[in-house]
Amino acid sequence: MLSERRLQVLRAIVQDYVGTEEPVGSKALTERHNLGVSPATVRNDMAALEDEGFIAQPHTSAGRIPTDKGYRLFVDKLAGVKPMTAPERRAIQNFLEGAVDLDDVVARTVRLLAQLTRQVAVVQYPSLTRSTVRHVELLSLAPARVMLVLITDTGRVEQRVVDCPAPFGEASLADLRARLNSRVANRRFADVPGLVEDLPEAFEHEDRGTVSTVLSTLLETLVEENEERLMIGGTANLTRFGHDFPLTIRPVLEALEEQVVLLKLLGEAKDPGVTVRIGHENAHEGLNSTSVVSVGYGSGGEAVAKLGVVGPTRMDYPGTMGAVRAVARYVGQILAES
Amino acid sequence: MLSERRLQVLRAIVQDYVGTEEPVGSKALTERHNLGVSPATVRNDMAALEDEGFIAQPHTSAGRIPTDKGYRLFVDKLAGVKPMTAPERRAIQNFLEGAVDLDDVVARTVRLLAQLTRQVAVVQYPSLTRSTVRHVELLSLAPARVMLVLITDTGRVEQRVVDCPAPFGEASLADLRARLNSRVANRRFADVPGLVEDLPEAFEHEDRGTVSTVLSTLLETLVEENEERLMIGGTANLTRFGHDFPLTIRPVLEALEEQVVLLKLLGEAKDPGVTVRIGHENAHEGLNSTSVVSVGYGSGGEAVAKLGVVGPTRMDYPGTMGAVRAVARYVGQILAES
DNA sequence: GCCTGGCACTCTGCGCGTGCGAGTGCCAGC
DNA sequence: GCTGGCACTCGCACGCGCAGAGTGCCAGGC
Repeated sequence: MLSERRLQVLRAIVQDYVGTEEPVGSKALTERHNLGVSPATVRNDMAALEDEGFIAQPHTSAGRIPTDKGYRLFVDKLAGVKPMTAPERRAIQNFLEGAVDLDDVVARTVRLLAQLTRQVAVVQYPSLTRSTVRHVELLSLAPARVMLVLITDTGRVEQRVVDCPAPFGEASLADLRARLNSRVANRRFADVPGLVEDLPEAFEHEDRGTVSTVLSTLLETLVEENEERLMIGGTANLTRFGHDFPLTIRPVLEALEEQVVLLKLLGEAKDPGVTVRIGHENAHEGLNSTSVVSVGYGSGGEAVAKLGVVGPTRMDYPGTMGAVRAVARYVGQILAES
Repeated sequence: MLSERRLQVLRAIVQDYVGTEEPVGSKALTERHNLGVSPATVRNDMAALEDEGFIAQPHTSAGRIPTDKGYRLFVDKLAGVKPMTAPERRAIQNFLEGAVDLDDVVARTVRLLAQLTRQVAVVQYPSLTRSTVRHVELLSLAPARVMLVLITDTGRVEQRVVDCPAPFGEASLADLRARLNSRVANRRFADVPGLVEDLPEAFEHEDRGTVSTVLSTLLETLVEENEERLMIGGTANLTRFGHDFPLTIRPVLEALEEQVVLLKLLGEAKDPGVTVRIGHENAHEGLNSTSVVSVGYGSGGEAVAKLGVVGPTRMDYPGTMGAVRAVARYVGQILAES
């Protein structure tokens, strides 16, 4: 077990390194943090910390930098979440309140997160399967063509065009619309399949094929993987990454383009609170030198989606975690209101 | 006026520089293009081209690179648009055909463009004002709360929640819905304001306030600047930019985050065909070392939005223009079908 | 008059050696 | 167990020289 002072030394190293972006030496440490001991003592502690794998030297006779393991310890034990100040909270609220629709909420959230944390922000659209149905609309485009529009309680809208096997009259359409809505309105999307199963039976034989087709399109829309949309922003912040650019930034940009990767990344975080994945803890190779700070958000008590930021492992964890948590909270509020 | 051979020399310089990314010298030129003259002659031509401002030397005793003016001449006079090959065209079509909704079409288009051109792709959502109305839907959320959903012929959906000044019955709502649709369905969005002006008069006095509120929200939705959404992709391709990274890439990423800037960029192109803006021709400073190749696309003969790519001024113009044009054509087809 | 080969000149990039400074590890003493 | 001192190790910035690429110009030839 590490002594209290050694933990303090680790904390100091992390803080200084995050601040200066340069390996930190024993002398600088004692000067900037009054640890009450001499550089020589700190050197011994550092040697111990290095043995344990919490810090490393980029090369002999350079200062130390934290390893992923070191950051992990720092996040878990040595640092809290830095709450936002009152003015910051007000600014967040003001900024989000001007949003006119869901796209706008998400877009503003991304910008806000990117600005607050000065990192790359990722916001997932509220998930369909975890939302509830507000309304299902059916529009006749042509005799055998129907547009299906789904509206969720979070304001998300999905639409699909359905080609019907047979012409479908306005009356039948109105009937289906009414029945469908009476069954699924205000129910969770996840429950919809069970609720509509027997619907075709209520219709004339000639319409059953069409009803089934519409329903199966509806169900497809719900389960489809690409239901999970997301928006990213603040990629310009990647340029503050390091001095050894192309090599570092490239794989990150590539990973960010792969929505699937990002969704998995956010999805993995099961913790109800803020989750931090550091460096190699991220499954995707391109993100091995980044950390991901994410959290769920939702209109009620329950999370309907996630949001977070991607930044260098050398980031201000307490501040970032605070910002991410605060933004998630306010986005939840905004969604609940609309 | 420049002699025919000098133009050929310029063309050769552009082609070689685009290929190698290195300043091209007189000797290399004569070796790779059979101009039928000696390096010394080419040197004279180069000196002339430099006097005219078409090419420049990064430093004394280096090869020449084209200037913006040189690229401009190349694009206007010396190069055509390289058409896609048949397999490429098939690939584009196949890739786009799998799309399920408008978001998906746009997302696929961005990916496709980025892959084909190996540059940053930008696709604008079909504009509202230039589209036609397919349907307007009104949903009652609460006695004095209505959700307004707009669906365009291009598949785009917009929704707004309207707080009404007074409770609004289901019957009135249905009435408004019917009147609204009979007036505006299949009309161009731009014409909507004139078509609904006198609608409130058809209603009972107590409902007029609500009707006006709903209508004004509808009109707001149409004119709002943020109606102009867009999607970008392929930012990872920026890493192929140059060797002097951070300085080049940073402002570009920043510019790309500013949707307003991008929209203006695409908007400026008035030409019905493919438009190319080279280097300093772009108003935005951050994009002074990039070129933008854009073109309008639409479901009918008319352009409803633009798409294009952003890349280094040193790009393969004929190929890029061909790809952009081809993609626009197929996206138009897909939109027309759905 | 235009093209050509030759020649001197200029400049960048690269490899190399050097000195400096930061930082370490270890040890003897308190 | 902490401290001051000391020798040691590297990385980095700097200066130098050299090779190579490319130019401009000139005198001669078609």
